[in-house]
Amino acid sequence: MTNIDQSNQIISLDRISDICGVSIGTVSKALSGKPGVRSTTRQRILSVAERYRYRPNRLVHAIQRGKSMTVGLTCRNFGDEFGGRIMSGMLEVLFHAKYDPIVISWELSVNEGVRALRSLTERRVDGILMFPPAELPTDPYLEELRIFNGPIVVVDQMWPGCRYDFYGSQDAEGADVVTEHLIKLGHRKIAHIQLSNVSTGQSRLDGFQRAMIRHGIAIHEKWLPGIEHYGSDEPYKIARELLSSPDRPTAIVAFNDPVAMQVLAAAHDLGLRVPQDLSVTGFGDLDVTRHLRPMLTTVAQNPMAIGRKAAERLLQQIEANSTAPGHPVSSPLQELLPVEVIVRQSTGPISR
Amino acid sequence: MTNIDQSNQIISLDRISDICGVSIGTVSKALSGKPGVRSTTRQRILSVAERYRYRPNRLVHAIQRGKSMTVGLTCRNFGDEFGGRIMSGMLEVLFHAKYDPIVISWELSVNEGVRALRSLTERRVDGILMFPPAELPTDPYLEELRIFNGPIVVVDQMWPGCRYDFYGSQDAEGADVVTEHLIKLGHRKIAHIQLSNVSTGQSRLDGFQRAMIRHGIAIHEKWLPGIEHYGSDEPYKIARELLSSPDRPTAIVAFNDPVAMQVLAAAHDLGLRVPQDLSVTGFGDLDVTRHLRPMLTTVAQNPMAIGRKAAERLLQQIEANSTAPGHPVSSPLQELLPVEVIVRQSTGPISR
DNA sequence: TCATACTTGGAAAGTACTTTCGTAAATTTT
DNA sequence: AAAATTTACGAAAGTACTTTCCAAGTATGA
Repeated sequence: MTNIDQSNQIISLDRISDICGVSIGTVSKALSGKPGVRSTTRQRILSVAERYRYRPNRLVHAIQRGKSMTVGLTCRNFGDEFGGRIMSGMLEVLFHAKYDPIVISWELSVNEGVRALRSLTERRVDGILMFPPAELPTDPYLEELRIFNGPIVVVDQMWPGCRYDFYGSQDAEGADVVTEHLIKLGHRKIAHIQLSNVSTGQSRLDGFQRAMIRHGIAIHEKWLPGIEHYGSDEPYKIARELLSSPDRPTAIVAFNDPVAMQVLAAAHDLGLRVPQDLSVTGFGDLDVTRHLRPMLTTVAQNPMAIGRKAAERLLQQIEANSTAPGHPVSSPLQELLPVEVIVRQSTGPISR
Repeated sequence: MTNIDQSNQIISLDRISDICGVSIGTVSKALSGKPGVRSTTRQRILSVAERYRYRPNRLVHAIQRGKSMTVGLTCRNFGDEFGGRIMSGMLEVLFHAKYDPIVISWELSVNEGVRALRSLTERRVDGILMFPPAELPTDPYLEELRIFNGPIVVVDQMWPGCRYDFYGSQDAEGADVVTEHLIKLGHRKIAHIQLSNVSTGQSRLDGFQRAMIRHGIAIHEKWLPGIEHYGSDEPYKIARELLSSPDRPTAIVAFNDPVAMQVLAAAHDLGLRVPQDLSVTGFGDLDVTRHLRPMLTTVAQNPMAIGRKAAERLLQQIEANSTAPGHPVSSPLQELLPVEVIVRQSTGPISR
């Protein structure tokens, strides 16, 4: 046996053709099941390939076909349950379509982010699934995104002037309905802790205000505090300040479940009982809402479906792009998936 | 201008050489800053490359150098805060070393998992960072892992017979010390909710038992319930059953913070006050521990450092592998990062 | 036995580069 | 102005394949 080099390199067609005494072309045909190879020859090649653990080099396929079967995934942070579910949905669809994700993170400076994105272009990913950062994408970033000329699908968060396909949640409706839920319970002094500078924050604020205005309830500017840095304990401080005032709100609509959790902590620390003294709502319906006491009234989103739909759409676009190149100038699609208010223990009728 | 084809394909060296009227080789040298090109020619090529937004094809580099500058990342699930931090640490190191991660998920059947892993081999990733699943890897999986002959580094969770480099936490020590903390507070009736079938679960159980035995405290089998399916509400049910008994434990050492959170919920639902009636400890020191009321006494791990160290080690191995091929048969490294008990409000002296 | 048809395998081109080597052109020296 | 030296550029090979086309080789029918 001439197995000099079975050390640690993966064997190539070249080596197999040497070992079997046939040409590279024949080995290729044999392994890919193409006709034109005698069955005895094919068997011989197959068994050698098996013995030497041949694995085709997909980088070569990628170059030849002009299609890498990879997609870029720009993801905010990994520890986030909501974002994690979106990614799970994406990965499920990608996997079954035999695409692999190259992941880049937003936990980078602007320059680094641009480099990461450029890397996706240089690796010739067939498309990009974009989970935008809490901050707006910067100009150099958007420019690099334009240079990448494959399809792009954005999820969860938009930015002004974004011309890409988008999948998100009915944030405004969710905030509207959950606010209405509080109003129907008799609440009038309702605060909303919003997330500044992002589209979901703006939409939820809009929905909140819509419900308040519809019911003719005054909106106090001081009861619309905004979180500047997501991921800190700012929500706790904001809630504590809101609730420390003698004229405190009787209900708080929090931007999302993690924020609501910090509101619950602040209420607890101030000796306020939920829901007797204060009603609290979240957004997202994460697992945590069911493990908190009181269990959290919240707006259920469907992050898995967002991820799945976004990935499916991206694959469609890739398909369309490769069969008929040249931009398929259909105007960007925007789908907002329905949400549902889940009433649990953290909201109750107002008590005076 | 002969820009017939600037439609949507990224321009190639070939096209640039056409446009500039020089050979491909010259373009290559000009763009990569190699000598042997007149500065006027270089400028001309550079400006054309800039105008047409040239981006080198890294797939070609990968084939030529036999090094793809990618690593595989097998990750359990994305929504998990602990896992997310490990991944953040990994990504940080990989990014700065100009490696990109191809992520595959464990939320797959056995066959699918093997296919995902095979895909990594076929894409010629230079190494694999492995965050093992809650279940043990199956034989076909381990076999596919062997076929991939680059370096592999495992984090957090081991499996029997694993011969790869490993970075984890001092699970046994953490459980030991936090149990001792409870014992010093006067507790004798201490239960441990363990996670069955995984190495961290076993280590924490070992540590728990070590502390108990050292202090001559009897260990009741019924107070060592195991979670079979991580990610469900099984911990809640287990805690509720433990605490419903007339002869209930006065302290519970939970496998980790999410489990401890469910224990707190069960205690709350049974009218038990924490820490007056029951002390609870977690493991991990996730953000959630600070937002719970009472705040959770826990064992702080350092997942970012685990991720960083694992990635650094992997890159070392890749480097060593490419300079001196043939397995560097050093016996596998195992580093367990220190942990620290963080005492908060969920543990207190026993009250009778 | 010879012509025809079919089967089998090989050579070569193409993918997007890098790198080496050789040669022509430009520049400097005599 | 001719020779020597330096510089600039191109041709070609190599990377690991797929695919097409072509030339043998084999089997079949007259």
